[in-house]
Amino acid sequence: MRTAEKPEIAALPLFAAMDADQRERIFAASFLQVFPPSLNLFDTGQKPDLLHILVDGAVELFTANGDRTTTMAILRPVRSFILAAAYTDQPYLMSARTLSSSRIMMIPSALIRDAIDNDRALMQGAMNELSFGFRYFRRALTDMKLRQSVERLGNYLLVESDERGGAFQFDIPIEKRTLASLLGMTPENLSRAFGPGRFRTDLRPP
Amino acid sequence: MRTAEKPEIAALPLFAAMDADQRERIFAASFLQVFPPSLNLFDTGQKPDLLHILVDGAVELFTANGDRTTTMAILRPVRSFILAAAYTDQPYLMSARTLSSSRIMMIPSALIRDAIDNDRALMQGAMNELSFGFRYFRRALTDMKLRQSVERLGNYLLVESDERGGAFQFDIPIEKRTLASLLGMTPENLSRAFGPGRFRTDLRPP
DNA sequence: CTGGACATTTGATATAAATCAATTCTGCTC
DNA sequence: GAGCAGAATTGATTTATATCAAATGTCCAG
Repeated sequence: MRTAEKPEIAALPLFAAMDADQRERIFAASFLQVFPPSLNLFDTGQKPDLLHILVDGAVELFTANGDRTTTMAILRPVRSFILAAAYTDQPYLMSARTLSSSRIMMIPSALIRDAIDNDRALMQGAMNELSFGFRYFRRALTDMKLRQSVERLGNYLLVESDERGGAFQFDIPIEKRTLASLLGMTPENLSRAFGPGRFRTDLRPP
Repeated sequence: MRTAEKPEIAALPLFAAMDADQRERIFAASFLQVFPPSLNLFDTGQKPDLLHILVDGAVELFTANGDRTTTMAILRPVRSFILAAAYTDQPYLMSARTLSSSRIMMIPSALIRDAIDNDRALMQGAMNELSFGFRYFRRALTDMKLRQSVERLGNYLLVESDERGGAFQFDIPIEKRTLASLLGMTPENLSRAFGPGRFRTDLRPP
């Protein structure tokens, strides 16, 4: 990794509090690379050689089962991914691709395992990342089991709005077919869910 | 916790490798209690005062949304639960109840947070528990999104069979309505899924 | 063993969502 | 700006699953 980039990366939540020497050792063996949009980063079943950290851009995690494919999550900076696989050294259960041009840091798994086991601050960061992922999927599972598709869309819009400070209007940051897959529905069904009679449109900013 | 019980609990995967003094301190402040079947252990929204560890019996984790309820997981010994909530000190996102008479160890959250941060072996155990939970829900989400109900039942039966060494016959350890809820379907639909024409019945042990 | 509470099954029907097919829209290249 | 590829929409239909209702089965207390 280049020297110029190090301070920026060192400031990331995951690394901020950790021991400087330990961090330097990790950085020395890591890569920071820019990937073009729509590039596959890894596939299900592969051995987790590298822990990925999304620094800039957007990444989609997806899974296939037979001939069907579904979007599991859309990642925004700064987020690590496949930490569970990297830490337990089990094969990936998801594939990943870039949605837009993305800057991604990659740390050899063996190194991060070791560092987590030896650095308390990093370990706490890792626990928090894992907890976040756990809660995200738990929530998504409830969403899928307890709500029907229009409700899932409504919920998604509310969450996105919240993340923008309760905005009344915003651009949906992903393509509709990706959104449909994320919400566990077909593009046709999503299109109809956006249609008339589904949501109140008489709520306007003051 | 009673002295007689300590050696057994100390041998649990989560505690086995940890520092003996640290462990003694945790045990001194913890409870080991037997609960009757069908007892609610805690509810969604509560503050996670206690980390729970199922030592014996069976526990159901479930979530409600409005007037609907769904089973998130059935836990078997030995498994900790709500570690993510306890560690990050955020409210429970699931409720828990015993299915059968269950022995459960309860550790004050503040204590376990502290211990995890200070004991490497315990921390590794916690990371493994969290990783397990993460992967479990990720898998359940895929199952829900990519398979239809009969396939989910088939998958469940295969997994249960595997856990019994590939048994051709076994008792399903939970009530059918609980299984239906776990698989994200109605009891009626589950009943039909078991019906004729759904599974091959000409596969018999040699 | 009998009655009753509750779980499960079975049947009829309604609803949500997927699928198939065609059309319109959008952004882009030449 | 014409032409084109991919995205999104719209419409018609099918399929999976939920819902409602009733019948049957199972377990247990007395």
